[in-house]
Amino acid sequence: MSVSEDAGGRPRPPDVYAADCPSRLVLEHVTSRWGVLVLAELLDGTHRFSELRRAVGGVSEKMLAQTLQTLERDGFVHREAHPVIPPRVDYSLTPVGEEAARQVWALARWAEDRVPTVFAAREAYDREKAARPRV
Amino acid sequence: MSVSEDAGGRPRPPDVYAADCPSRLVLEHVTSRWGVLVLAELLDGTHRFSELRRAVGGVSEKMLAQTLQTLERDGFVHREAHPVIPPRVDYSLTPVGEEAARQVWALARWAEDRVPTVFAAREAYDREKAARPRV
DNA sequence: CTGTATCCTCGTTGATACTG
DNA sequence: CAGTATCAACGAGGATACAG
Repeated sequence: MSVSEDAGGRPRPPDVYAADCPSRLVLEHVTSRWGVLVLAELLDGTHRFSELRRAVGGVSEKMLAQTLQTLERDGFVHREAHPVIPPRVDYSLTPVGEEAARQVWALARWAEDRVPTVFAAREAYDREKAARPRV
Repeated sequence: MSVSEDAGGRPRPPDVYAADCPSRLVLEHVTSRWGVLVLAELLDGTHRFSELRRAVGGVSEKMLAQTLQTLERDGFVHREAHPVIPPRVDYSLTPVGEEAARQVWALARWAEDRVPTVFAAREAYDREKAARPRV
C-alpha cells in the first residue's frame, strides 16, 4: 500500500509519509542540519543565543531561531528569557533533550569513525564506474 | 569563524558547511528520508528492487534508485544484478551497512519510545502559545 | 541582544514517459 | 523488471531589513 494515498484513494500531502513512521517526526528535528550541532553544543552546558550563533558556524539567525524553537517545542531545549536590557536568553537541554543529544552524538561519533571507510568506498565505486561506464 | 567564508573571505558553496563536520557527509545519507527505511528493510534480509518498492511505501522509483545508489556508493549496500530476462537485481547489506542499519534503527527505536513525550510537549507548547500570544 | 518579516534562490522531490 | 530522463512544483534555507 502506498503512503501517498489512503484507503479511499485520496491524495495526501507529501510530508504525511511520516504518519506510517511516527519516529521520523521526532528524528527529523534532532537529526536536522542544525539540530545536531545545536544539541551537541548544548551538551556542553547552557548557552546564550549569540554564543550558539558563534559556536555553530555558518548558521543564520533565522535558522538558529527556528531550530531552537522547534527543539523547545519538542521539549528538548529549555528557553529562559531574562527581562533585562539588552535582552538575554539562555538555552539549555532538558533531561529528554540531553538524552536526545547523547543519542545523536553517539551516532555522529560512529559516523565519524566510519568516514575513512565510507570515503574509500566512494572512491572505489567512482573508479569502477569510470573504468566501465556501461556494464 | 563563519563557515560561509574561508580565511580569505571568499564565499563557499552552501553545502560545504559539512566540511567542518565530516560525519554529516555520512549521516545525511543513512538518516535521509528513504535511507533509514531502506536500511531497516534490508536488515530483514536480501530484497529485490520491486520488493523494496512495495515494502517502503510511498517511495518513487526514482528516489528508491537514487537512495540505493547512494548507499551502494557509500559501501552500505551490496547490489547484485543477475543477467537474466526479465532483469533481477538483489540488494543486501554489507557488514558496514548492517552496522549502519542497526545504528539508525536503534536511534529510530529510541525516537519511537519518546514519541508520546514529544507530542505531549508540543501540545503543551502550542497551548501555552495560544494562551499568551505576546509575552 | 534577540529575534521577526519578507523576498528570493536553489535543491530536492514527485510525476510522467521512455529504455534495455 | 529495473531502471533513466525530463520537467514542474514545492519547500528549506539564506540575505536583508526591521522590531522590541
